Amino acid sequence: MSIPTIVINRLPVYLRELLRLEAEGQSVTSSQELARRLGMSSAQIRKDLSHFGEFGKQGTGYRIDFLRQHLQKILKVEREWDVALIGAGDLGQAIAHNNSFAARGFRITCIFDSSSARIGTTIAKLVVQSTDLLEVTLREKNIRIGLLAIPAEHAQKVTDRLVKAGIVSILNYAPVNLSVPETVRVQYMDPVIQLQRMTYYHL
Amino acid sequence: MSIPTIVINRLPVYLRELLRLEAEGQSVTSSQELARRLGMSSAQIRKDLSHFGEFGKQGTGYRIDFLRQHLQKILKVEREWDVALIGAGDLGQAIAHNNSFAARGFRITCIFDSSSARIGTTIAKLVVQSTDLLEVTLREKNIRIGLLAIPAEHAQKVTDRLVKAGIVSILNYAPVNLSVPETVRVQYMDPVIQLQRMTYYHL
DNA sequence: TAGATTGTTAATCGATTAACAATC
DNA sequence: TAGATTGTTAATCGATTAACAATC
Repeated sequence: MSIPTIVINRLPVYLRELLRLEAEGQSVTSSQELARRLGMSSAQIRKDLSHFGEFGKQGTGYRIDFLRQHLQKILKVEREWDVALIGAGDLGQAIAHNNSFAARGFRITCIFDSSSARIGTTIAKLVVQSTDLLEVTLREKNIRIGLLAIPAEHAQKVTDRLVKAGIVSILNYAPVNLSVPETVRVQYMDPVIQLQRMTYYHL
Repeated sequence: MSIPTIVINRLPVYLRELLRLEAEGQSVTSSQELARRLGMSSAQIRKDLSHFGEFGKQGTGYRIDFLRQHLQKILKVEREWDVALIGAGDLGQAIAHNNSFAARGFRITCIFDSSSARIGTTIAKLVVQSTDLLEVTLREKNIRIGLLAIPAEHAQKVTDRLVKAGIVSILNYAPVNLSVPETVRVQYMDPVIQLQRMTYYHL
């Protein structure tokens, strides 16, 4: 009935590759070409897309702009999203300065930190706010997405506050598993975990 | 015969949680406790571990230090790894300053950049080298792991050079899919992809 | 002993793939 | 028309789960 998560997880990868093909000036592609470029099977791409409708033409493949637009609608990224950044340390600052977020539709519109040394400073044109203002500001701005860039020790209790403040998607840069209600999604960004997934295969 | 990748991918998450439990002063745990903390089923944890041996005791569970050590051996992270960082821009600098790598066994030992403005500067006690020296330095230091933090446009051609220079694991921060031989592993760090995996579920 | 938890089996569930009719 | 590629089906393959004997 509902679309498997594993399928949803691949859609952004398809979307990114379509944008790349467009940037390269191509206007049509095929499941075969996409599969080759992404290192997967063409059957899987066609199967994944078939969950959402018919986007291609027999014999010719897919119009890139058409498929891209549909994927953006499906993923709800045809719009812009306001996101909150929690943590203004080294990592938080790097995130705030990374213009890839805004370039791809995720606008960092507020930054929070608990250290008085950082509150009131300006990072990427935003004044760092006290975490005391978390709930008020998130509700006021109706923000649903949080980027969590604080030490692991504080991650769970800040997460609980984010959830209470109406956040439903958390991108967690802290190297710790978070407990959230079923209505809330968490994705993890831990580079060391990723490295450890590869060293297993070293001789 | 060989262990499924999906199992290998979960082991670092188990390891991270075991380290956390140790830090909290606990010395014994169970598949149930781990499962609850990680939001998964206890059967899956036991099944995953059973690929590698018998680490627990009926009735009491797992000694944390014992299981942690075994997971570290299995993942080959009981040792330290030297890694190369390619890219000394904002992102590269943030990576270089992130002490979580060294704290968890991945030592960044050289940094490369192609911009003459950055070559020769010092970041996190390392002098930025010209990418011209990539092959020579990696061979000399026998480095197998690369962190790729350069613009998407250059990622594939630098990847090809890394592979030729003997790199077998790449953590790719550039928002682009990489083509590599089967002997080489790539993991991706693209925060926007992660965000797009969550917006689908928003109302 | 009684209670708890492992490691493992078999069943269930879900994902991937190969193949092909439809059709551009 | 001939060639190419889709969307879909059915078969295969793989992963997860429930259940429980073994045993600490």
